[in-house]
Amino acid sequence: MTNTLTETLMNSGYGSSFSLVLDRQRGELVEAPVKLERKGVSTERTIDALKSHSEAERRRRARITAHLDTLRSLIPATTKMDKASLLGEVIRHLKELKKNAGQACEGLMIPKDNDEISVEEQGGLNGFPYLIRASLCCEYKPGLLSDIRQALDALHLMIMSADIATLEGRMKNVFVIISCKEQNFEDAACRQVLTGLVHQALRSVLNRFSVLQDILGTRKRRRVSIFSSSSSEDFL
Amino acid sequence: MTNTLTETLMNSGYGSSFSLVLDRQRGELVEAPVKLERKGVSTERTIDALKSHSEAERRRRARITAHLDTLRSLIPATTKMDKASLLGEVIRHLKELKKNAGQACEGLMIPKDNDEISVEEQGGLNGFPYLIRASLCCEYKPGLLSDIRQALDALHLMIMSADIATLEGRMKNVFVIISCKEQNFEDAACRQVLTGLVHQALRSVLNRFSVLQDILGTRKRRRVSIFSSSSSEDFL
DNA sequence: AAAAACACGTGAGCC
DNA sequence: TGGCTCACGTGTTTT
Repeated sequence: MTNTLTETLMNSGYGSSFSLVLDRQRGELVEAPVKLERKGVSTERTIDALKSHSEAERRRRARITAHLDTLRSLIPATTKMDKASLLGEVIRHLKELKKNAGQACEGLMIPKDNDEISVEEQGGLNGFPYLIRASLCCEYKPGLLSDIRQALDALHLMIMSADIATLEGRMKNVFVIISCKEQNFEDAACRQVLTGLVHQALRSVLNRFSVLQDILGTRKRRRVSIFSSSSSEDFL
Repeated sequence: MTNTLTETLMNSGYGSSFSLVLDRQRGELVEAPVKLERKGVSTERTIDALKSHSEAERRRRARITAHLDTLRSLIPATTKMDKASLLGEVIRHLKELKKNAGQACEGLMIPKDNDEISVEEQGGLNGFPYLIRASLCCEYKPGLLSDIRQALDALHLMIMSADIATLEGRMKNVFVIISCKEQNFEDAACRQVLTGLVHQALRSVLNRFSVLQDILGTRKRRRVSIFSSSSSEDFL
């Protein structure tokens, strides 16, 4: 594109000087109603308006293509790629990143200040008959996970995977749980009972830990935290 | 926009029927060189070409705007937003997500099959004098974290934060550790000694666990894993 | 009134 | 040659 401004202007709109217009429905050329009825407006005004209009439009296009170029630089292997295809790739990457961010944020967000237990069904994916997704946010408690595992054993459940994030003495865990026994999971009521049991089990483990922690706290004045551990109180 | 196709066609290109063109350099209207010198080509051919051309262009535009709409649906608060601004928001979100994905993947990747201990200095951020980043990948061992904390206590070190990911009986931990004592961390040799000590401490904790696990394993034939736990072997 | 945003048809250039 | 993508200027609509 080495056209000068003048060249571009001189070259544009030739086809329309036929005073003919394509009627798509009839498939033929028809006379265009020549709109010279601009009697009142002065020619200079028209020129200025036209000029500023096309210039504004040019600026708008420049803005858009600049952003498009930025996107090209952001997404790999999109140089020399079609404008539409580029946008398609942008969409693909955006969805991909959002998916990753979603599972990263959902499972591993910073633990909140308030305690939280949530248990919900997870649609039977990958041929697994029935999965439960349990989330737990509480004070940091070493050994909590093994206690939870034992509690779930009693329900004939297995922890398939666990994501654990800890920060400033608090922890957030997200488990994916599967049933060990053959059961009728088509029944919604049955499923609801199971999730209720899981919730109850997690709650009881948490309570047990809290009681234990209270005892230790009153007896030894020890605060369970990875920040200020027992022996490190001697220093700093 | 309630124009029919025909109306749109009839309305477009009126201005060009003046046979005048704006010469931007001279700032005035000049006669457009009427390009009727298409003597050889038949009118039908021209019509067909023009028709297919504009139709193709229309399809291309439709493709692009469709992608743009998809982007609008993907990114919040972009309805009724300018096309250029929309692309700007897309760029912003893309950068944001890429940044998050980067830091999420760095510390919390899926645990590998081979055991790994890595200890490295972490540039003194946030005004903290000296930080150590320790990464540990091994079999899943409940209670490992508290043992590590105790071992680090002996070195007068504190775990500031821990990211833990577990999958299929294996775990990967990433710790950020800080010194409790005032020390000369300007000296590179001193720092290297410290990281070495941390590495050694982690190794010893890991070995201790392995030995314990071996004893339990030979005596009770129990496999420590969140997949097949002791009591769940009775079912399934 | 006036500026911004959009869809349109068209000429140029590139396989 | 045809099929395509792109930038352009323009008419229309919206603000």
